[in-house]
Amino acid sequence: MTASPLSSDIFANFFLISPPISPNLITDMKDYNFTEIEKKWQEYWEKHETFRTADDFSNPNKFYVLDMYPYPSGAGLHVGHPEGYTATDIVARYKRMKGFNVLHPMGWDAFGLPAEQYAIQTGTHPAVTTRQNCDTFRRQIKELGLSYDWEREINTTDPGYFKWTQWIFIKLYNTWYDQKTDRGRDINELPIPLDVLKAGDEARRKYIESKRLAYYDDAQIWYCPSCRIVCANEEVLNDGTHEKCGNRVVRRNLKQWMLRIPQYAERLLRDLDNLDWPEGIKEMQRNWIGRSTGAEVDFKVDGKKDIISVYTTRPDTLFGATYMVLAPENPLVAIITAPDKKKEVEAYINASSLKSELDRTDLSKEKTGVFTGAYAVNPVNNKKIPVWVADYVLMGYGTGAIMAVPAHDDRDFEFAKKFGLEIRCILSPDVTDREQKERIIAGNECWTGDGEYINSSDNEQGITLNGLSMEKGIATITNWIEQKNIGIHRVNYKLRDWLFSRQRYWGEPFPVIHWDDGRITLMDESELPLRLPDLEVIEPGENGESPLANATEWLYVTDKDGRRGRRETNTMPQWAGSCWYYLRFIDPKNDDAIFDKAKEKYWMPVDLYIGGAEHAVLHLLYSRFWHKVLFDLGIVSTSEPFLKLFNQGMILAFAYETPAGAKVSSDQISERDGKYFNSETGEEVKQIVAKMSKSLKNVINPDDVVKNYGADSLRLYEMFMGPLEATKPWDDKGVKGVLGFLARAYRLIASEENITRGEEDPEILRSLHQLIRKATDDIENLHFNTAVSAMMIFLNTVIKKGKITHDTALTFIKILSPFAPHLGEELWHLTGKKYTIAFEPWPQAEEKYLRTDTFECPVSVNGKMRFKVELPIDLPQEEVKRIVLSDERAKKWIGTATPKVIIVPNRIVNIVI
RNA sequence: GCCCGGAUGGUGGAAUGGUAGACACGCAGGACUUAAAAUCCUGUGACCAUUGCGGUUGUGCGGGUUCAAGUCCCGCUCCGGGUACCA
Repeated sequence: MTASPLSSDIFANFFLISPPISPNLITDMKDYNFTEIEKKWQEYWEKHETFRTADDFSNPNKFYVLDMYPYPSGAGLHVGHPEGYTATDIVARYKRMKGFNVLHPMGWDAFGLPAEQYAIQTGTHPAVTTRQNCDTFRRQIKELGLSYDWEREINTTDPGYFKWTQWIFIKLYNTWYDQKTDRGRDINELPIPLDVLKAGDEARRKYIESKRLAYYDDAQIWYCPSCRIVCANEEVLNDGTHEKCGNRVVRRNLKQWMLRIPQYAERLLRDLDNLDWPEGIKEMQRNWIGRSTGAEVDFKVDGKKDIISVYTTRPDTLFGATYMVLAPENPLVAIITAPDKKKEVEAYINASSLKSELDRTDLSKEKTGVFTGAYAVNPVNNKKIPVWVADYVLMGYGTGAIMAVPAHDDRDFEFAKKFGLEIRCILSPDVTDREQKERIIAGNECWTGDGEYINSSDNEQGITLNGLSMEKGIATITNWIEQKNIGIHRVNYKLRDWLFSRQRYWGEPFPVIHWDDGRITLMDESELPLRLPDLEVIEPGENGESPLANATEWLYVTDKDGRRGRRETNTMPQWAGSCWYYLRFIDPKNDDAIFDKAKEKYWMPVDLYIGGAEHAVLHLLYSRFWHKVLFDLGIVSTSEPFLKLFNQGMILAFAYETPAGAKVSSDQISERDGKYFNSETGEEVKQIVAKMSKSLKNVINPDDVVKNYGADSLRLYEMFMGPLEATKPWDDKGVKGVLGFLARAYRLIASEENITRGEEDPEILRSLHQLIRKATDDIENLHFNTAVSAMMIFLNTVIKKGKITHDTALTFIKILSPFAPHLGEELWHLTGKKYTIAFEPWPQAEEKYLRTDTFECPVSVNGKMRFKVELPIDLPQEEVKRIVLSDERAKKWIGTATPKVIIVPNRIVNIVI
């Protein structure tokens, strides 16, 4: 311990009045010297490998508790990170004390765009930046005293790691989804239909390609000219800008790797039911998968052979279909458009394609469209209905064509109104308002709810729905459609193929070679990993290709027959590494297998997974998809990766702005009488709560907090702020509060005169066992804020009494230690223990100490609490009534009335007058 | 628009349908100190009363269920997050 780093308020003042002291004297101080304590125990844990996880299969109680690993950005750790990390750390430490074999690892999601952009700007290789950032993150995380097993640290950019990411890609490529058995299977087991076999090798190859979970094809993609990369749909924001950089994206056609995640849609949806996840997150995933049931119905084009297939969830409204709409991209448009309409239609298609690039999501926009001149025939009544083109119909969903039922669909209604198309009501609405009902039946208002069918029968076709309700109508018409062979019942999903390649350097290279003859082959597993070439200068290739296109030596290959080939220049998206990292922690150094099967069987699934809600859909859905494929292939033993999921809330911070809206740095603020002033100008400023950001000048740096208050205070404060899932503002004053608590605990237990031997005071004993019970329940339920408050209550009780027995102190230290592990170890050590507290058995609450003979019984009159009486526990109700009614204070309220008395045993008495 | 959250003192928050405001911050008063800091003690929802007891009111708004509602039900308002024409 050196004197110089002491910088907390407490010690700054201490040194003002103290003569210079030698370092070894500080350990004798009665004050809580967190800087020294934390350093000491971090070194102890490191030296003794305290948190090294053994693959000890003899302990049947395992617990795998995982954090969402971070992307190590150049900015270093944010105070948001330690929130989730502390929560999992408390659980990990608690479970160890409960005798569980705990797996609690940490690693780095280190591929990513910022390092690449930095490289393009400065010439520093991403590997260098990444290494530095990881070092910073590791140092910062270690200073928080988190009990990770650092032997298991992984890094997605490590060839020893991404070798297996590439390996999984090969598995995906070689897997097809067997609808019959509802699982993914080896591509070699794919049955080839006879007609395909007859058509020759090329047809066979194409057929197989069409079944693989990973495929290479032309895809219309979003391209960000600024980042010079392809973006996934979900990375493009509503206003048509790129999520990462804020610049506009454009549409392009490019050969891309795609993954057929919709094949797993049903299982991804169904298996959500059994997961212990927040209901909101499950709902978001359900919505994202977007399952709907309906029917695909064929409409003939009048006077042509062509057929327009539509998908509808409301086949029951076929009688109300008065026109059809094709998506502008639908190839049928060119075929069916009448010659005299061609110009107009083409102009519309051009305009809408342009619009989609510029402003495709302007919601306030009016619906647009154009008539093709063609008519379709409604199969239920053979009526001719016009076919339009409009961009409110999307090519990517369903069949890219709809039957429009303006009377019962808001969008169709809006469109029909605008273009004067027929609106035919076929469902008499379930409404009591007579005027509204009339409006709907007349086609002047849209009705999407239930009701009774009208105008829905055709004798010639032998179909009637009249009088039925919606549910029966759908069933009836679907049967009829199938019998008539004009359509089929169909399930549809919003979930689409996953665009799985990026035009970047800093990502996993695909183990793929494109040969001159047009064939594609994948590298053999034995040749992995395919490393990234060591480019001197990283800059995008021509035509938006990845920088890898510049790596000539790496790029071109020749096989043993002299055939020339070119490696895939795309790399995998950042999701790739994070899709399976939880599996690698199980056996991170295995070079012969992705992991040892026995280890996987022992450790999986992840018992508790904590991270931010921003990954609610994508990361968690992609991971589940990969996991299910691996499960089908027999590589993992569980069908789901994450048993229990919990989302921590965001930590915000106060920020200050002047009346003009200018932001004032938080350290320039002084407070007077609940008002805030700029201490330099004296101007009054407004306090707001906002996300931490450089522009608001309200970023809290964890390093500063650790320096000023200690890691234990940081941990404890983040847990004490409020519920883990809540969004909450950071307040430095609150950190001071928990520091005060830790210092009081230290002063109490570190002073021998406070510690007694022998019998404990019964009140303290009861308080202690209340604490044990509360803390245990709260940790199990992740209610850390109330667990901390329970510890404070206990300590307040003890401090009032002034003394504590040695045994009570030991129990309290145990409970404190998962929350404030450095102080826990220190106090444990001060009570004479020679070993770490990390594996001491967790205390058990005992009923006998919790019981009391009497209790303060609140008595309310007409539901309003009026006074309390001391009553024996379990007193017969008649006795309770007698005592309560005879109380002077009760008489005052009752007067002469005869009251009714409700007694909730050992809880409350309510007198009703 | 739709979906999901949320609204409790000056502040962060606590509360199996059963004493609203635990715990903490802040603030006020006191002790210690030459003084301050730190520490310790006391008080602290609002309003009325205050010599003592005490009383009224109170969990975004309006209704309801109940002996009893922050908690359950119905109808709103506002705030936050997600999402974007999915037929």
